[in-house]
Amino acid sequence: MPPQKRATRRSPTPPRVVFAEEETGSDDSSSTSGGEEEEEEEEEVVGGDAVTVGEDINGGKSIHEAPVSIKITRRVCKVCKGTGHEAGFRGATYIDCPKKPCFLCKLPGHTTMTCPHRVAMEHGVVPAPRRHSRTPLDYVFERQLRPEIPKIKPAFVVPDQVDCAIIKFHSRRITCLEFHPTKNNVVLSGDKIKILFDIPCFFLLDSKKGQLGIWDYGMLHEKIVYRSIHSCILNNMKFNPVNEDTLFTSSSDGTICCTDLETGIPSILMDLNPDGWHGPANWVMLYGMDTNIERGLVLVADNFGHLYLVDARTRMRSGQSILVHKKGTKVVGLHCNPVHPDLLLSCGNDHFARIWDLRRLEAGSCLESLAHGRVVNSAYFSPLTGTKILTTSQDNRIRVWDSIFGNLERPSREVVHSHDFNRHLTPFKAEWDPKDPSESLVVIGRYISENYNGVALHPIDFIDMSTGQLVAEVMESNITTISPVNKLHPRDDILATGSSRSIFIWRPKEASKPEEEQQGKRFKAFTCGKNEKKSKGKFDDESDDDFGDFIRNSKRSRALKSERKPTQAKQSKSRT
DNA sequence: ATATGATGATACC
DNA sequence: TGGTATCCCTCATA
Repeated sequence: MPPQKRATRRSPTPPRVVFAEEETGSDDSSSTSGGEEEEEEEEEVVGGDAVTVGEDINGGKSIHEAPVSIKITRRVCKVCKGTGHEAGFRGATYIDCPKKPCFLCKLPGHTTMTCPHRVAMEHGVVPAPRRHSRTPLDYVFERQLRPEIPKIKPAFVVPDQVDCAIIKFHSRRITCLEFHPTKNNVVLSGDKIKILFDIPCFFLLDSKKGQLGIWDYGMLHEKIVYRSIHSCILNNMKFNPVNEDTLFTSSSDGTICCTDLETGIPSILMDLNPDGWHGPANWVMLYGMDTNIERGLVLVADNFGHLYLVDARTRMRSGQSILVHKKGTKVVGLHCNPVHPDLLLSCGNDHFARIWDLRRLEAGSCLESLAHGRVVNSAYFSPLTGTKILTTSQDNRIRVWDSIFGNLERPSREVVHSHDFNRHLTPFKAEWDPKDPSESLVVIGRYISENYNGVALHPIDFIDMSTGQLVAEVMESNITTISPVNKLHPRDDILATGSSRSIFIWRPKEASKPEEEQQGKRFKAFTCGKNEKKSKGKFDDESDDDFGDFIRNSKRSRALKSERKPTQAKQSKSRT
């Protein structure tokens, strides 16, 4: 029906009517939530009196002579701009645009609501192919390493309850987390572990500084922030393997720093922008980093595809930089094999992960190139034997290669999992559980949300990569932000999560206590940074509120408010 | 309540 | 090959 007719019906003695048609993306679909279909077109009379579109309403000398303006807003899908449907949140449930490929598995024909991977993560997981060829190294592996691997797979321990948290610790999102390599053993309390993480800052050169935060979560209030280690976002950190009181960090300012954790005084190991800013084509940014204790090296990679080796002691570059990924593309990850020190794994924006031999390192000399559908966010050797490879790619798949000595043409398994790239989020990285003797348990945050009792939450997933099964999805109703950074403790059953600017420490639920008691348990949370701008240089005294101000303005409160029907407590979640 | 903005990969010319 | 328009479940703040 043409809109004119309906408009005329509304005003029997019509003044001059001007139509202003406007397409709205309806960003806030939660305000119209409730499940009832909205009318596709809405009409509203702008102002009570007659006005003309385009005329200055306020300046209106002629306000009484002006005709009525009717604004017609045609509701269009904000994703595809089509009509007849709308993408966005309805309460805590996200409705996908049906015209786009599935947001989870990227295949057309269905949405995430009906995607088979959403129901069962292991759907479509290809079993590991049987290997027909064996190399001498395979026999070495069987004889020397296999006996150390227990035959019976132990039950996975999942830290699924928040123990403590620092809210808004950093001024920008967290990019990485690291546990202290030994501190929990050295200190007698047995509880004294340090967490180091960093924050990015803006990419502007003389703007804010890359920060380094240290938190002793055994002593909840003890935390330090070092603010002037880098001038740009801090991308990576590694403890110095020969001196654990010092830490290496790499940054988009093009430097590697070695920082003394007691004093916070950094010393520059390498500076790739010694002459300052000469345009984006010349500014080097460092992303991937790892240490090689056997060779005394720090390895870093830049945004132009190059790898650099630096002698940690003499601070001299070891040889020239080597092109390890497509020229001009970012190398985002480096990992040295924990068992075979000469093997290096790199990954980058050219959609490849590559295995290198440090003894024969030159452009194009990689041992293997592992192809991916999109950018590879991370690539890690398995932590105990170093024989498996785990990668996270922006094509929403986690891949595992079961043996670096086998056929690497195809991954042994691919698991579809939602961890899309979003420029506002730290890229997701699937991380091994360093304590799992079977080297199959992996932790990674989830991008898409699930409706849990009327609250949209983004769980942290524990996946058994040997089967593709989702072992656990961990969430907390107060954490409504996405948690892209996750690290499992090397010795304890502890998970550290970086979500936006906050850090959470998770421990397993106590098996002896009843479930209800544990659910009701509140954890200690400390807020930081509320008044950070007012008192530069150090943190304010923290208030001991559990989560009060964290909940405010959160998606949770929005979801709860907009929920038209009363929340059905037993509804649990939409996923079955 | 709603608007705004920070900013990386990619597709396409 | 380079420049730019586009982006889809962000998040915090004004």
